[in-house]
Amino acid sequence: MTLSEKAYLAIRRDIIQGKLAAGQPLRMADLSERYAMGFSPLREALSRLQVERLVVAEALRGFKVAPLSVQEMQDAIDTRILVESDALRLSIQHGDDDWSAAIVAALYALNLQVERSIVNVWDIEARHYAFHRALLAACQSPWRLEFFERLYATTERYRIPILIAAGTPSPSRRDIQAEHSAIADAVLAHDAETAVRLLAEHYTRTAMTISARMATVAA
Amino acid sequence: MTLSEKAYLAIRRDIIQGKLAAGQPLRMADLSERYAMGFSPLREALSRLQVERLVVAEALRGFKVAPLSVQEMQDAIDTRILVESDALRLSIQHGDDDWSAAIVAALYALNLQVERSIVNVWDIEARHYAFHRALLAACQSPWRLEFFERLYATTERYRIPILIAAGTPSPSRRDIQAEHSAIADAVLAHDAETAVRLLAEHYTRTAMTISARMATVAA
DNA sequence: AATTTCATAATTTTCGAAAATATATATTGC
DNA sequence: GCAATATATATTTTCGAAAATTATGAAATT
Repeated sequence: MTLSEKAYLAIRRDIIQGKLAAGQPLRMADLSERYAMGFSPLREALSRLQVERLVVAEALRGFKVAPLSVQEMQDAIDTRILVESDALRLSIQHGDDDWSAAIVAALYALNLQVERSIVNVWDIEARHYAFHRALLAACQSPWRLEFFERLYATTERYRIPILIAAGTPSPSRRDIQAEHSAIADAVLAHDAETAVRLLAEHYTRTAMTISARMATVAA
Repeated sequence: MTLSEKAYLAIRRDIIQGKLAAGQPLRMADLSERYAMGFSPLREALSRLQVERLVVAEALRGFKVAPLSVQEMQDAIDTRILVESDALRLSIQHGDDDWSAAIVAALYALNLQVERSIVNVWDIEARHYAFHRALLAACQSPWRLEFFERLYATTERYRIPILIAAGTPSPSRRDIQAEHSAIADAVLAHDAETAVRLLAEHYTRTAMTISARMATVAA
């Protein structure tokens, strides 16, 4: 793997995980020290992240981490519902037994990790992504999957603080595991309408939780 | 504007216009001579285009122009219909008088250029883009607009040979101007269902035309 | 006191060469 | 002759420094 690729993955991860804070300027000298490489691979990575909207660039003034806003979050989740509802219908239509089995496996692995420790947010997060990806895997549409990935990464930045807060004493009022199971059940039963409705509700709840949290934090 | 930005726009244009052929390897030395700049800005541009799927990269084997395929074209147009139908509904819902006026202006300017000369494909193309962009401009969803732009660029690559062929004696059996007018009429009348239906038909016809053409060229 | 001007410093952007890797060609052994 | 190996060439990737630009702060001016 090239340094450019490593830089891309590392910076992407650090932005999504909030280690590089929203709005923070990304100075070449700092990045060069932090990731132990020269400017060239770093700038290539930042160029890619700019297209993904995780990074904002201004000519001759360098790069900064893209800011967060309730508006963007709401837009991203609305668009996710649009794209993923359609992709899920297609996936249910085209999916074979391997696809179904992969969903069962992904959900099982996710639940294992959730019960094991709420502390290790990143292992849970990876499996959460894998579950949602598995649902859409059979949609046969590279472009819809591309947009799913783009929006998943965008919204992940907003969900992280909530996941971390979930590790604190205050228990979430949502039973996310039950939501995931219900979605999986509907999908495996090839009940597209129910599956799409539950998925949309799942995301709408997430949007409301994030929105409420951002309002309190900002106040 | 930085060289990196210029390189991005120039290479993007040349790929969409087919001056850089599908599948063609993009050697740094060649590009450096062609665009009269060093490797750094070129690689940054290629990194961005890679995310946009106009360029394909393989580690340590460089970049090449993304290949074309009927499958990708069909997927891109299907996804366009999904995203743009929704964006158009939102746009009709939120659009004000300025938005309506901008659509009328864009359509008028497009028709002027079409009647003026079918030869100058790129001026027509710029106005064609502007018209479709104007329809969605009021949707209030940066992400949907982002995806529109991404898919527009992708499908433009496929439409170009057809536009160029339209300049030859054989006249198109489609009346594209009438299709555009009908869409604009429905949009301006705030008849969302008709507008969405006509837009989808517009794109479906385009997909069929391209598909037929690609089949004959391949044969 | 506020604004402008100018020099200095910090930073981004770009280049040209070096390092790393892949591809092509020649050579050897069977 | 053909496969395997070694050598040479071509190409990508990366670095470190130079060039270009912006930001900072002090001095001068209104």
